[in-house]
Amino acid sequence: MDAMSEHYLQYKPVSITELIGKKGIAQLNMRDVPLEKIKEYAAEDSDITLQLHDIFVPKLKEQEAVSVLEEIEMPLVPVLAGMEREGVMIDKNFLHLYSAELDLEAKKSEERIHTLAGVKFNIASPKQMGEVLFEKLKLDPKAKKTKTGQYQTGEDILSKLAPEHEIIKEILRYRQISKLKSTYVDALPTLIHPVSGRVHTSFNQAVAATGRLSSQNPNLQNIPIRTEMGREVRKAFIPRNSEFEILAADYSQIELRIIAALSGDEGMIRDFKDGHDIHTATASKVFNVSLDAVDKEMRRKAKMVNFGIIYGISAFGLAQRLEIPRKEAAEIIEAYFTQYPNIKKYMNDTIEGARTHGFVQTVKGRRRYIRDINSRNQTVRGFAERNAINAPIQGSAADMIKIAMIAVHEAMQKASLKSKMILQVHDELLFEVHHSEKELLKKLVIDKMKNAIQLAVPIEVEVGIGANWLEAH
DNA sequence: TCTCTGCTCAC
DNA sequence: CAAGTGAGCAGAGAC
Repeated sequence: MDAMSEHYLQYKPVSITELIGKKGIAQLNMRDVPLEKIKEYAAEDSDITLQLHDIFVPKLKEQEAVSVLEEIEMPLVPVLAGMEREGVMIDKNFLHLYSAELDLEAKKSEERIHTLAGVKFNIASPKQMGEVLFEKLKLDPKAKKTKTGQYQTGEDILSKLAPEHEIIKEILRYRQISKLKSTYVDALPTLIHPVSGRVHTSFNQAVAATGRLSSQNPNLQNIPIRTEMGREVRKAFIPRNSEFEILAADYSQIELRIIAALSGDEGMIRDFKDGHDIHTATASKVFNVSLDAVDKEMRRKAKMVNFGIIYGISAFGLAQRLEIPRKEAAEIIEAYFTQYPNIKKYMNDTIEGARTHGFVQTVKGRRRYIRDINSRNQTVRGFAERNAINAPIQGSAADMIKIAMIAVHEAMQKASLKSKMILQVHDELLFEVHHSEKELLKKLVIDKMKNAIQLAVPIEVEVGIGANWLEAH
């Protein structure tokens, strides 16, 4: 950052109350506050230090918990502050052109929907949408309602009705277009800082219950990638000038690797050590066929089960997502646990631990307190149990990337690189890389990400470089 | 103007 | 009852 731009972001004067606040440090927009101020306040006032501890770890006594604050969260503050201040360059012209394109598509789509429905209505209103689909067109006599008495018209519901009427596909397409336009294509350019010319997000360090970061105003952790139309938005994330490119580094299957390591399941650890595609390896085991004999459908099902395991699975939930009978889903889950017995044991042990201690923890001792784990209400207890299973996995992944970020930042400073770390998206780090530093930074990032935490499974990191965020993948 | 709801985007 | 963690948008209704 040059001498003039050093001052471009206004420092907002903050009182101690404002700084810490009732909601904790999460409300702090770090790009507006010099780090020295935060440190000053914390050092001066033991009460503040205590509050900081309270924010990050509910109980101070335990050794491991304190280290999460001292060894991860506090060192991470200047790293995040730097990323927020740096911001990211957005191609405004590109988004304006794309907006006009989407606008045209939306208008055409709107007209088709009104014609197909035989009535004009507000497509963006779920209430009106439900009435048109289920009362006028009578697409589903057994249509489900929400707790407020409206018809459900979510994507999963509508997808199943697609064969019933041509209008469904068009509605989903319309929804996609308007989501892209309102949330990303039109919103991002308005958030460009007038002086820096870049978009500055805020990373919340103490919002997510698992230890993940969150990003707001704008949220740069949910930029579309899944669909072709959405993916276009990523082309607007560009380097500052022609001397730089975008470098993206992703952990591969980090949460599954972590559950393999935490559970000590030898079969799954072996799958990762052998370097096979994990979902194919799982399909091979669950459906009892050779790796070569795994077809697309088998892999798709295995992938769903692997995700389900991380989230705390039920036969009902899997059946619904795979659109298969519940019995078949139950059989797949049973086969899974037979093949990976220690995963099952790990899940039971984790829930048992939560019942005994009232919390679960990550590899670095980050805790999540599970209040409802002994509830007599089955639904409430079920949620608590899924939280208990998921938190150590998601949280350990958060520990790992946070530690990597601190190490990468330190190494980049030591080497006085021109390149900058600009975003974190849970299992991915994004950089603006100078042409002269491409190979150096690539090696550095892979090294620090792979070696952040030693586990019993190999950790893989994929790196790409390109002219924008999309091309960097 | 504020708050809640439903929906949809990401990992 | 029924898959974890977030954020933002438009509609709808309360104030």
